[in-house]
This record gives sequence, C-alpha cells and structure tokens, in this order.
Amino acid sequence: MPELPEVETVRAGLMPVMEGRLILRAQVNRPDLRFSLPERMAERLTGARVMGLRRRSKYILADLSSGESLLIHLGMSGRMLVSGGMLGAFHHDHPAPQKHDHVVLDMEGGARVTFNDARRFGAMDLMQTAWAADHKLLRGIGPEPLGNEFNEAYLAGRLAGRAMPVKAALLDQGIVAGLGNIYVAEALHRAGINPRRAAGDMTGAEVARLVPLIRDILAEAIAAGGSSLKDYRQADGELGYFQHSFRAYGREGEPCLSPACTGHIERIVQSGRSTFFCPICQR
DNA sequence: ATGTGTTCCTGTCCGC
DNA sequence: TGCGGACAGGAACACA
Repeated sequence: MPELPEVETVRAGLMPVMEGRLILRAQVNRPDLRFSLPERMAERLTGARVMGLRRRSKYILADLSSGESLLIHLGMSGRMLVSGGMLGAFHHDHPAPQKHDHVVLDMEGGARVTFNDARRFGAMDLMQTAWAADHKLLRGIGPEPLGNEFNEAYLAGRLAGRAMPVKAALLDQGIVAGLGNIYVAEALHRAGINPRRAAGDMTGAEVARLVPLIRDILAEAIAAGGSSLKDYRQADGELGYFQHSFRAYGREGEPCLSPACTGHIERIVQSGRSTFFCPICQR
C-alpha cells in the first residue's frame, strides 16, 4: 500500500482537479470497503465544493463547503485515478470503467476521480470538518514525521522501555505517522540498526541518527513521486520512481549497498510481515 | 498495558 | 496451461 510519500503524491495529483471545484456528481458502485461507506455518501458529496485537500498520516482529507470532510484511505491496493479534463495541455477522455472502481467523482472542470481498490482494505468516511481530528481513525495517530513534533527527544521517549522490535515500533502509527513496511526498512538500513533490536534498547546516538534519516528518506521519496510497485500509480497514471532507490526493501539475496559493506540483504518475517535488512552493517 | 497472531480481499507470481 | 501456495504498500481486532 501506499505509505506517506505515495499518499502525499496522490494528494498533490488531486489538487489541480479537485481543489476549489464542485463535485458535480458522485457515484458509489460498491459500498462495502474496509467498512461500509457512510449513509447517503453520494448525496452528501454531490454539489459540495472542495475547499482544501489535506493529508494526515496515510489519510487524505477533502474539506467540503458543506462543513463535512471526506476521509480517504487507500489501504493496500487503493488508487485514485484521474481522467478527463485538462491534464497538462491535453484533454483526456474517460477510460472504460474497471472492475474495482468503487467510487466515482465527476468534478467541475471535466475531470473524473475514480477510487479503485481491488482488495477493499481502503476506506472512506464523512465527518464534520471541525471534528475531523477526533475521528476514530485519526485521533490516536502520532506526529507527522516531517513536522517539528517528531524529534529525537520525542522518539526516544516513545521507544523507551518497549520490548517490541524497533521495526514494529516504527510501524506503529501511534508512535509516528505514515511509515510503512518499505520506508521503515529503508530507514533502519540507512541508520545501520538491526530491525530485530528491542525498541527500548536504542541508544541516544541511534535515535539521533534515525530521526533525520526518516525525514530524508520520506522527503526524497516525495520528490521522486513515491514508489511504484504492483498497484500504486500517481493520480495521473505516471509512475513514481523512488523504488529504484531502495537499498533494502525487496532486495533479498542482493548485495548490500552500504559503502564498503560486503553483506547481502536477508529477508525475515516479523509479526507476519517481511523485513529486509543487512545482517552485516545493521547491528 | 504490551506484544503477537489473525483477519479482511483480490491479484500475481513461481514452482511443479 | 492449470493448480496450489506464498505473498503483497495496512491496520483493526482478538487474544495471551
């Protein structure tokens, strides 16, 4: 699934076709996503103007003129596809509907935004904008990793005393928002930290290394338009290219790319998910 | 409280 | 070419 950089890339791709525009028509083809879509969602969206598009962690929030906000989560396989309207200098037609097109928004200006999600782990909800931060899915989420609140002192405090592997701690959205399996692997690799280490055993120096590396990797990935794996594409259908910068994720058996390291990337399973790391330079 | 395992669902890939 | 199993970017939930 899309992690923070991919979600940010999607948000940026939706901005020019959604922000400031009316939703002329909303259509729900399939309401049973991760949970059932809210009552009368299509009617509540139709005729509303998108006043702003925000991102919080891996969620996109569209603030509407109706006083409500549309929450969008892409799960593992969700995509927001943009067609029609003026994209760049060219007019694009709408492609034929696809099998997993669950929600379709026709925007003022001629663009169509289609939420497509084969696995249906994604979600949408509507809430009063004023209470968005208190939404069940948002209220327990930790600080944004690119914001000032996420710093060495904060992270050290949250990891202290925790027996769980540092990999699991960084995946915990309550500790830090937006990291997923890819970017945790990349951050720990660059920091030279073994993902199996207990979170509470991190030294001050290690936490101090980790924080700026997490920021760097996310910023680089956003600049690259995210990573394109099986399902994920940018809103305009273009591919992000950060996957070419992976040093650990998905590289089982391949040489470690750390300077002067002679190791090879290994794959293990931690709490049911793949972990990629170099046993030589990640201690 | 904390940590781990299971589950939701569909698609793809790999080995036989 | 078909078939079965493993695996996939998330995260809520049930349980020890």
